[in-house]
Amino acid sequence: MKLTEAKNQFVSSWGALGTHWGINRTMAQIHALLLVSTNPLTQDDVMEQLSISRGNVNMNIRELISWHLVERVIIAGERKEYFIAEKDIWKVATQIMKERKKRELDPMLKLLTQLENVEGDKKDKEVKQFVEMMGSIKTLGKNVNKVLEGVAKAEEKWFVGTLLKVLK
Amino acid sequence: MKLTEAKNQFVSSWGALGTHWGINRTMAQIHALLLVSTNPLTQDDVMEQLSISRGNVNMNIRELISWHLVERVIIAGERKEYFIAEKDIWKVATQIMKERKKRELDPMLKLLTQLENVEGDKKDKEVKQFVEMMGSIKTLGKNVNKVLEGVAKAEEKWFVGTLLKVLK
DNA sequence: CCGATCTTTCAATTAGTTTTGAAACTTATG
DNA sequence: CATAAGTTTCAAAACTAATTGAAAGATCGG
Repeated sequence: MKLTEAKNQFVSSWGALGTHWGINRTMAQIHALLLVSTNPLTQDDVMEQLSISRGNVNMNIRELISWHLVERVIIAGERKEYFIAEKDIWKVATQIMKERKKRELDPMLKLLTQLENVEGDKKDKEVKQFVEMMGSIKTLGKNVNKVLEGVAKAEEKWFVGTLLKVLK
Repeated sequence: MKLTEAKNQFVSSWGALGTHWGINRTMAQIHALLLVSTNPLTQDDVMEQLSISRGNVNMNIRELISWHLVERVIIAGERKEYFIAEKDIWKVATQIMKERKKRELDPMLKLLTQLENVEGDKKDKEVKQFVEMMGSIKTLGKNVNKVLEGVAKAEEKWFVGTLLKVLK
């Protein structure tokens, strides 16, 4: 496979994968494109290479920036804005973890806490089972939360060295 | 909040959450409904409680069964099939992990391995960077794989006890 | 402060996904 | 084996999400 073909393959597969992860296809594709680009790209470059509209590129790049996966760079003497992706994959991964934790896990825990406080006799079997279910989901969520926080703070070396050893 | 209301809230929020996770709303809702149901339910029960069509219930229950999150139970003397959800949340979580690993991570690693073998001079800067990027994503993916395998095999107690301690 | 260049917004459209419902199929029962 | 009870399938319809593109908004240099 030639380099150009391989890059295209990567971009489109990455996009397809993103779909399963609540990330829209185009956002994932733009990210992939920037990941494998040696140089910063402009919005026009992205438009052209992925054959998508200006508005679409703009919205998705902004989203990527809000995830801290992409940043704007100014090139001296150029009017246009350029964009680059964070190339350190460990940083990319921990960044995504942090965002998803904030957007999904935290709200879920909040909900479960509310639902645990359902009215009614705790001796009633129905009520008891419900409260227990909310509690056990919440406990799991909190533990996952701690793991994610731990990993997010950790260095890649520590992850590979210590954590993987503990996990056999 | 009353029990019935709390259950409804749980079912609908769980559905909304599912949406961000590549799981369709109805599948997540059915799962939630079965999770908080004291008794096994029939397809008709689910149809009624969630106001959705027979076909929809059938397809999504089948999908849940293929994820090993729900199982069919036969009740002696009854013609109809009943369904129950796995209530042990740790098992639910590890089961979901296993499925997603199989459906998403494994294919991704396969792709990266192919792309690493791109043609061209490894001294060429473009080629070199691409190969390195594929390699580092692959390494990360393999490590995540190991973590998931470790956690999937582990008991919940071990997870809470040992892993959380290591992570501080 | 003017015009040129570039970026952002958003209503309308298009594409993609989910849901329905009726028909086909399967299985239990008298 | 005929019929009733239950399950599955799938094409069409409904719904949801992504995309476009044109217009409005910024920003820069002179």
